[in-house]
Amino acid sequence: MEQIYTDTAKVLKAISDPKRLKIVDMLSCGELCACKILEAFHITQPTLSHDMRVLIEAGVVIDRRDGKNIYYSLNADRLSAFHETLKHIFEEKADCICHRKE
Amino acid sequence: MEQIYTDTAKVLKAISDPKRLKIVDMLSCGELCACKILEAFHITQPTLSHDMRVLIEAGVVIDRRDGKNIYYSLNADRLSAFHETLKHIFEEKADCICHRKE
DNA sequence: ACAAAATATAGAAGTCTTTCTATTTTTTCT
DNA sequence: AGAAAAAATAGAAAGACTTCTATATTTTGT
Repeated sequence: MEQIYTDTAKVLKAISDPKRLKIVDMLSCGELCACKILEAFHITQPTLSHDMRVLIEAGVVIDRRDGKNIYYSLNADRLSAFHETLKHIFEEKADCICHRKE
Repeated sequence: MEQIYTDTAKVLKAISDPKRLKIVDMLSCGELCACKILEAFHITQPTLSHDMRVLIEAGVVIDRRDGKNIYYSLNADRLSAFHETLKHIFEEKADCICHRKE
């Protein structure tokens, strides 16, 4: 499968969980530490840790340690590139995949 | 969980498979019948049928029968609304969820 | 160095997803 | 009506995902 689909699908999958999508929304105004995010959900700490890892591995979120706390923030460049890619996939275009013969 | 997250996540999940994302791309220029889409992948007919159902149930794709064939096309309005919602989630905003107290 | 706080890792159980084979349904053409 | 073509449904097996409990790691303050 073409890399654009596998790469984009990986980001889509990461944010396709309602909880993780809400976390992205929470981070859209700025960074938050894990303990603050945890307060907003009825999940255990290891579950959140796993969810944050999924977001980080998809390139959606960046983490940084400050003492005992880990602060998470959106990877704005990556997210905006992803949003553009999605737009391109949704829209009709001159170099559309459906015009190609394989 | 707030409905905007569950609804949006449902669309995200539907297109979070590389194969289904490619199908969306193929449909972005216009409708295609199942048999044409099937040619582009190494999957069986029932597998494609299942994938198209997932896309239809998420509201991403519309189907129409013409004789023996089913033609699929993008639900452009839904997709564009979804794209806007995603933009809103990604962007900083005045009514950000992180400003609220629960 | 030790205790406490915050987070990560390991491992397991249950659920959901993917994709197959076999079969059925829908429609057309003879 | 019967055969053929296209698509849908049923059911099953394998794999991936979610989320828990228990435990380990990292860092700070005493």
